[in-house]
Amino acid sequence: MVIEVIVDIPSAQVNRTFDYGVAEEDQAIIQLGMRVQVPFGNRTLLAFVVKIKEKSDYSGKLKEITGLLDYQSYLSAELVELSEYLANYLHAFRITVLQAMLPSMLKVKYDSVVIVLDAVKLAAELNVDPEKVTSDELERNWLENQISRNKIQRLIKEQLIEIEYRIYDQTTVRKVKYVSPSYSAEELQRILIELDKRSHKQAQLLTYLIEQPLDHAIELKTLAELSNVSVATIKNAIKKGWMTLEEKEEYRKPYQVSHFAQTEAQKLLPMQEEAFKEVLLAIQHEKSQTFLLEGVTGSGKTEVYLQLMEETLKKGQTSILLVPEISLTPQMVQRVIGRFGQRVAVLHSGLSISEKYDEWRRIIRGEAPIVVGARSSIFAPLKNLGLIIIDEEHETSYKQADNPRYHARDVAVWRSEHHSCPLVLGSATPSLESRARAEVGHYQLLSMPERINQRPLPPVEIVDMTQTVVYQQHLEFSPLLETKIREKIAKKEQVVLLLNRRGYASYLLCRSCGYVLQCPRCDISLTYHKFDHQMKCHYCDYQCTVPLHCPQCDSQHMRSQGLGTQKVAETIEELFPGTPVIRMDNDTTKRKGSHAKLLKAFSEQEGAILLGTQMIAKGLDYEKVTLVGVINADTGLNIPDFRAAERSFQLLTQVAGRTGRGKYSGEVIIQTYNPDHYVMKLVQQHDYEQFFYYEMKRRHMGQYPPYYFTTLIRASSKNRSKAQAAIYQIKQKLFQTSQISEEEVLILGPSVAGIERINDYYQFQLMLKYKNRQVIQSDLNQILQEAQETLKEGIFIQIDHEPQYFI
DNA sequence: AGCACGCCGACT
DNA sequence: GTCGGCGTGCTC
Repeated sequence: MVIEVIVDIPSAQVNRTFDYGVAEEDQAIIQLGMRVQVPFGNRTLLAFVVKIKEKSDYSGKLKEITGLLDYQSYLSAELVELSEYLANYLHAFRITVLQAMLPSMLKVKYDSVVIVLDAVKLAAELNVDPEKVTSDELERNWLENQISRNKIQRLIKEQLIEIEYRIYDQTTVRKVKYVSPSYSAEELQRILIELDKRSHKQAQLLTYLIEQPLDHAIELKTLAELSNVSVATIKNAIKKGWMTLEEKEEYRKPYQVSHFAQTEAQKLLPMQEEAFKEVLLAIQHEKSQTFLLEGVTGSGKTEVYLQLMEETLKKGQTSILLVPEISLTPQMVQRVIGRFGQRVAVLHSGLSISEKYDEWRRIIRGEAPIVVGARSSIFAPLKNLGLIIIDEEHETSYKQADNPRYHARDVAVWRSEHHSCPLVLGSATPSLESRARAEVGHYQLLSMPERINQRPLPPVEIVDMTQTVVYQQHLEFSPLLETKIREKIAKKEQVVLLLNRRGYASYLLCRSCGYVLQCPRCDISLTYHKFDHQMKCHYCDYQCTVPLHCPQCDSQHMRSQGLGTQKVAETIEELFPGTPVIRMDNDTTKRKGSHAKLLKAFSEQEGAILLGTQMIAKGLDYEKVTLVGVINADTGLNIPDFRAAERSFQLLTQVAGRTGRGKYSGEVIIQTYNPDHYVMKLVQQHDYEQFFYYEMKRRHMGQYPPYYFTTLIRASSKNRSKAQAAIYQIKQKLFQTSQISEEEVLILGPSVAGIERINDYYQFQLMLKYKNRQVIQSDLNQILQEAQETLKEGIFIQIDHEPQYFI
């Protein structure tokens, strides 16, 4: 048996398979996707099995794998196949894709130690006390500090030492100790009688066991509590043979299923029923069809999802529900677990790496046929997939910003084809890309234009801030918003306030000379974080304390500029003293579980204000919220990105949907400096469809997506001119080597990236716009290949299909 | 990514 | 002569 593996090195030169032999005794265990240990050069590496075959074409001498890391593969054959497709499609290394598919606990650590073969000779060679080298292993670093690399090589040749490369598996399994009595009650009674009179703790334990006979194993800790003896006493009893110990493997469960109230399927309204039936048909006929479920906020999309998943389960199939990270709130998780109980595995960034690993294992073992999670859950190793749902499909977080730069939607399409199952994309404000595909019939459009229980969408009031600022002391609040908040609080109702920080952050400005504090490694200003009183760069990990003097003019008049939630919270405190304010932003939700805690605090307080950034716009469903205020609606509108309007529209629509969901009616106030902007007008009218058509016209004129596909090619280097030369070279090659014409592919650039320097790397880029994806794919592969060969070190090339941000 | 190998200038 | 620098090419 020969296997093909991908080794654990993310580099172009080894981004291909290598063949290895397998020892007789391992052959029965080997599976696709398994992690194995292979000798590679003179090192030992982790590798993934991607093919099993009879014999190799390799002309050299095959090596054998030296170990197995798993007894069962964590990746299905399907995912191994998918990794090949994705690596090729994304121009990413295959190993990077494979790693992205797995929970991070399956990553291994490497180290190397020096094995001392002849301590006496080695000590003489190093001129040290033989004591110092007598231990069998030496730290390699220590030895390298003592002598040169050449000398180490000689010592290896002379067989005084050898270097051993090791890999460490990080996976751990939680074991829980269970005990049961080894004897019957009568026998225990006899032991008790013969017991030394001084052992009263032992006697106490025995008495307990006699009085409360156990018919099954019980957790050791529980027994200790019940019998009121220490764990040590029980361990002693085990040693004496009175009791038997067994260790049972247990999952680290992030959610206690019993804490969730069971929910029943609700009767669907005709509008929901219609959408449900369409998808159900595809489930029954095992059709790999994509649906776009366009339903206004509060139209009951989640209930449709749940019932479709129920149908999939009934058919003996599995399903995935993807939600954006920030809307993976307890509220959402609660609804799914409440319906399906332990059959649900939940995956998101709030879990510890071991919890994630355990959830993953439950999926692999077929114990959890339903997976709910953020982006990477699209790789859940479910067999027999019957349905994939992507909620809030327009969310940019479905696109991974770093390698591998995959979009969960693309992966979902691939898997839905592989399994012949439907894919449902749901949103109140679909991305233009998806909505356009529905327009041409590529996706099937299902629409739910009304809210359940006949609630109207809340009235939206646009406040022209250019008119109000003049006589207002607190710039953040217009008189109307202030009055309305006061009114709601008096009625013990709740208020949600959105501080739109998209493309907006507070920076440090010198009031004397106008200097703005910059990151020394990137061409961007540092952001002020009041939470830990630090200046931070959002592009590299640079941070520093707030300077007292201006670095340029030495003036002491440094001031933070910009609107933060902290600052607004202070204003609220002044305007509405005594009102509980819950702040939700990156700073206050950093700690694990704090998101849930803050929401709980908000829901439990009457007349409270929830103040937050984007993250409050999604998924919140509290009926007492009767007012939504947007403090600064247009900060995201003016950034130089063709999607700026789309994102603003989506955000404002989403947040407006947080009110008027229950028996109380709600209202929305949007403060803006651009009251006549079409985004504001259409948000006010809750008219996504009109927004879609209007925005499509603009995209058509500007030759932007969805009329064109886009690909960003970026060259970066610490050496500015090298990066610049590289990008010119790539553009030239694009024209020379390919059969693409200038009409087919529009090339913008080369240009300096929006932020020229990030982490000391200068960035230059090309933007490609084209209509036919096939044409560009092979060309890009070739160009990347050649670029890697000719450009050599110090230059990095990135290719990003459909980038979400253009900075 | 490492690491060997090989070529070259520099020095006990 | 040998040491250590770096460019080149390979890893089943």
